[in-house]
Amino acid sequence: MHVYIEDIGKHEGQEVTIKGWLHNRRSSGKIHFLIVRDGTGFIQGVMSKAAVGEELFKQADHLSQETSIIVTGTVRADKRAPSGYEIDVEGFEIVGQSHDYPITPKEHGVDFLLDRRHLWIRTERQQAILRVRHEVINAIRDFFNSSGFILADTPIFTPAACEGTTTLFPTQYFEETTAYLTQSGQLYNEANAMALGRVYCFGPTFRAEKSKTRRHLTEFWMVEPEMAYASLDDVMELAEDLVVEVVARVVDKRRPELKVLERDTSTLERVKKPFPRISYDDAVKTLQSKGLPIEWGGDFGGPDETTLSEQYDRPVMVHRYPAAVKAFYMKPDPDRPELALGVDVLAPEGYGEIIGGGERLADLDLLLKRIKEHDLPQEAFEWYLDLRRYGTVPHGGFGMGIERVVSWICKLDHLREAIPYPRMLYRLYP
RNA sequence: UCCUCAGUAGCUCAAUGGCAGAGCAUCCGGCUGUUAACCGGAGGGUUGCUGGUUCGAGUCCAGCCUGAGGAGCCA
Repeated sequence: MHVYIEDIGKHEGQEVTIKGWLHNRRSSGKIHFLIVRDGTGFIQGVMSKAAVGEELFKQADHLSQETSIIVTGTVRADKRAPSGYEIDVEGFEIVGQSHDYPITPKEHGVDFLLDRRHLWIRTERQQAILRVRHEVINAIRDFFNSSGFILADTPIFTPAACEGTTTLFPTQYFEETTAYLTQSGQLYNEANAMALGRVYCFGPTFRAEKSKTRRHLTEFWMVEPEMAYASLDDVMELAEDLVVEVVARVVDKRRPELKVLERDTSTLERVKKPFPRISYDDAVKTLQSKGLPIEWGGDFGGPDETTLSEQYDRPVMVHRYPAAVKAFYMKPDPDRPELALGVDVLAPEGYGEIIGGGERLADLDLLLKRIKEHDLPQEAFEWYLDLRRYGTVPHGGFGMGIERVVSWICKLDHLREAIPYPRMLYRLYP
């Protein structure tokens, strides 16, 4: 009977078949230890010469790393096994050979591993990360789907800059036209919210910034909710609820994976409502009192974000930034027009910004003025301006970067491990 | 784009300007409880590239290539 390794505990004492790959092999003369993985887990198969006979035992002498094999044997509980179970191997069949597998059970450099990312993901650690990513994505979808949001995906080919500030990837669109890969679904999201009330989009996003840091990818995944009739406070509350739900779900369902990653879950278990909310003004004062060289009006750098988040045991929400450093579509604070009603959520443990968003500018005249100030081509935004012409309402939303969330939850030291095939400034392969 | 660092065996790394080395991987041999198993043996090199200094360069100098970390920008 074919079983998956993750279900092996249900089959103690039974003869089962595992279909997988040989992860590693150790041998001791008359006994082989075969570590087999099948995508759902790892298990040690114990093969003794006495049990399988001379011929099969000798064949197993030459089994190499990542050979695909089908193993049959009897499941046995064993305290020595990390998972609690082993298989006493009675037979095996080679499906595909594997010679000179490059990723050996020793240390490798990042460049070497990234060139072989298609094989690197076979390791226990990378599998654990990708399972956590899966759980994060599922938790996000469940959160929105069960709270009245409609999934309305926004286009990936776009005619012009969404924000104009960051660099876009141009791409040929048939003979004459240049299209750009989206850097945010937000503007379309606003239109969708005016149609459907509460919406979200969830897809890949592209930024042609020549960033070379552990916090950047050129292609990453982002979920962006948008709500009609919503204020900055509503947006902050939604962000808080989402993060709490996602973290709780991973801690609940992916504890074995977090253990593989040696993640201390106590810091994740502290991620509960309410998150501290601090104004940009107060954040700057705090940073200055800590001796950081920041002036009011400047955006936060990496060290600033780290210092701020270190003040708290859970994510912190920083709101009301200077309008000058934020996007043209942000609504100004009615009490202090030099501030924008925006919010960033900073993850703990130095992981920085995982969410950015706020209340949008709903007033037609002011929006026209901002487009001029930012030197954006008005004709490209006519459809967006229509949203203010035909029944404008206060509204807002945010974007959450999936890889940054996964990176934080797994406590990775680089975003590149949080996505199956990272795209970076100097990496487009495999 | 700027700053810093790195490039030596398939991999991870050593080598005062003076014989090119180790561990792992591979191959051969040994071992009935290994957990990155262990023990013995063997094969494996255009020291990123080009030029220069020197009796002699992996090592020093110049330029280039490739990569990493950081800055800016952002999720």
